[in-house]
Amino acid sequence: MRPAMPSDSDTATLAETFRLLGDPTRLRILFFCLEAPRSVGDIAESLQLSQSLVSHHLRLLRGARLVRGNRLAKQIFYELSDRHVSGMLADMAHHVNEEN
Amino acid sequence: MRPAMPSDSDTATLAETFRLLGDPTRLRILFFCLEAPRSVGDIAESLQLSQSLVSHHLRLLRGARLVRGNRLAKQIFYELSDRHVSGMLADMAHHVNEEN
DNA sequence: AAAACATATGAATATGTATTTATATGTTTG
DNA sequence: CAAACATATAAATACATATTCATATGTTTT
Repeated sequence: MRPAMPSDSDTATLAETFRLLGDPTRLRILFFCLEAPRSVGDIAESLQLSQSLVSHHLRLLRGARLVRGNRLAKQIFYELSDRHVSGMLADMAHHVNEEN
Repeated sequence: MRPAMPSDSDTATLAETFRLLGDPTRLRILFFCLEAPRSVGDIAESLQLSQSLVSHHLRLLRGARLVRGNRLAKQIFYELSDRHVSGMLADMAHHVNEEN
């Protein structure tokens, strides 16, 4: 039996994850951190975003445990913390542009 | 080489898809139509939503080609039209609840 | 301990969007 | 062709949220 419909509660949980992935700025941050752990400053500079904006988005991603930060000296390096989401993002990026 | 970061344009496209998946009501509709093609009325009744609301959401999903409708007599049956998204949704539903 | 640095937080604002209510469109059956 | 039916659209509203600007927190150097 392949398609078992998730409960409303599980669906809500998933929707919350997708909602967070659904903002272009956040998604850019995630893809950038998918390649390697990145400091907040690096993210801001590389993606041409204000430090504040990056920090705000990271907070949301942290709150959903999509991302985790490790301090190294002065900087905090963020990386993706959910394997399924990481894999799914890589897969989606790989298949984008395919006409169904 | 596994992780190739998508272009900003592709990232925006993906974000738009995720944004649409990021609403609980829409996601419930999608999971319901993932099991089998469903008429608008069936969706509304089964998920306890107004016909108007269902129609509005279906319009957005149609606009992004995530869903496609086929008319059969009086009713229009909607089904998912993107294989990758369908597979990804099934996979996500399967792995939800796992503590990474 | 003070200064410098990197990151986080708060308030304000502007824009987006989900839902409802009312009505329209279009297909089908009598 | 008219009546009935299923779906779609429009306008209004209430709420969420992305971004900016200003400032705070906390860690690390000197």
